[in-house]
Amino acid sequence: MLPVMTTVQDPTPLQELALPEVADHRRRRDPEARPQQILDAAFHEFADRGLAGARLDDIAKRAGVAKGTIYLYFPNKEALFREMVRGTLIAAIETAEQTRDETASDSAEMQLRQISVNWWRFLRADRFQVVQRMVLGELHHFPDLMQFYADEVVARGRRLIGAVIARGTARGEFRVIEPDAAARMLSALTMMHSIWCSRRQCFPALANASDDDVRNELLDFYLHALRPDHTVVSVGLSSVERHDL
Amino acid sequence: MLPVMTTVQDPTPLQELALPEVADHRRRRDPEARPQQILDAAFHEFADRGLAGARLDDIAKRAGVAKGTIYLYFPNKEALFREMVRGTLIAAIETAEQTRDETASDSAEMQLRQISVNWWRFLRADRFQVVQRMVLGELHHFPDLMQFYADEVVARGRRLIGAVIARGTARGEFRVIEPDAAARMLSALTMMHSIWCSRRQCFPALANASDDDVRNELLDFYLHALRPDHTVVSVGLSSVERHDL
DNA sequence: AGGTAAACTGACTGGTCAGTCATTAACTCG
DNA sequence: CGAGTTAATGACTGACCAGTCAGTTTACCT
Repeated sequence: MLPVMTTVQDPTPLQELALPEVADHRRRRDPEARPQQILDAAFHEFADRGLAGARLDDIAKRAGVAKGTIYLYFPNKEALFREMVRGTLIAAIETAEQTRDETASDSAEMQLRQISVNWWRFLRADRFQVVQRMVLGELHHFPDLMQFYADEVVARGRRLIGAVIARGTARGEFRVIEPDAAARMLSALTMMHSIWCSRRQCFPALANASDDDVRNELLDFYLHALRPDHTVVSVGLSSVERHDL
Repeated sequence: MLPVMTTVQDPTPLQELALPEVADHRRRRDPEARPQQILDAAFHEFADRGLAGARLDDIAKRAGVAKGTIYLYFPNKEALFREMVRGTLIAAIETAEQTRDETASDSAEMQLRQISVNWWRFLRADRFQVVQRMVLGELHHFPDLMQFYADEVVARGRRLIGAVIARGTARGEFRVIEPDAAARMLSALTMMHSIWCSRRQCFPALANASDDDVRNELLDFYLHALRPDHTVVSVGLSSVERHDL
């Protein structure tokens, strides 16, 4: 009765063929795998349309699944978003912690440089950029997710860096500085630059620099701020007026 | 015919009375003022709901105007958003430039401190925070607006700071450093911290610090990174291994 | 084979909301 | 005052889409 009764093997896989990851899961039973398939699809849709803009139909289509199936695994769109973010962040954390375990190195400066290589790689990955955009743009509607992000990503990363700073100070490599504040400064520099690097067209200064260039520039600047303050001891070369602190 | 024919003086100004700025413009002729009234209302609605979340009906209600009236002045919701952002940013730029003109001061450090007081105040104002959130979260859907933001806010601010840095280097106050890069570092530090300060609940370290505390902490750190590098000249006090650059 | 449960489907519903337009109010000027 | 013009209104339309559920398919058992 209906105009076109689309059967299972209908001959209209137009866009589907263009998209890389649309496997045909139809009627293939593998319920264990379903949530992750859906979350992966959701990641991409949320990535380029945001929470409000993403359509469940599109997520379903991308996952190779019917819309109803999504509701077998997630109570609603918001929960799907929540789990997608949480899942992505957890992957990110694990990357970061693996990084830490790999650096039982020598000097604090060296350790910082080593950590920042991996940390930067992580910040610059698509996966993180997408979450970052959502965190900044939409996550204030989800206070608990925001808190989760603050605790499990920001604070954890900061603790990691803070420990290295403290060690560097103790060894006399770095000046005396509150480790938490110092870690925050590094976060700020890298976070913001990772965002700007994703919008290179807009920022001529970054357009010609590679990711690695930017990271080095960042770290050189940062390490300068951490160097012990010799000015009091050293020869009075510069006659700069010293204002208050 | 209709159930409740809401006349002009109907007795249900429930929320209206609570809201501060809902004047009754109905039928009062002042077409010159209309666009700005609407943009102001739009600012508030976009602020707490984002582009997708804001409802034209609510904007109209807040502006004390009927929905149709909005369409007399703006072709659609997107254009309204566009103009709202552009208008807000222009106001921001004017604030920043007024700041620059006020500082014909002495040392570069002093000038930097002075500029950063006003710059920080501007970054921390609601008006900017809202735009910032949208820029980071939704503006990638509007490449031309993004470009406008990059050129007229980011680049302009950077040029301003860059000039001060260059002057400081010339005077021997600061070490030799690429002014543009140095300006970018300051932007990164302040931008990111301004965001974090708006989410204080999430960041224990900032929870107990006032805006001014944060600004000072930031600037002290930053100026440290700009100090001339005396280590080569000075007494070899610290036996830190010097790795590559 | 036949039966049953679990997995999955997609047409449908109901609510929401951007954008329209016929109508009305206010103002102007002859 | 009343004819004409401009400003403003808000009920309505049509599209869109989250979420539902009656029905279908598959897997797995006797």
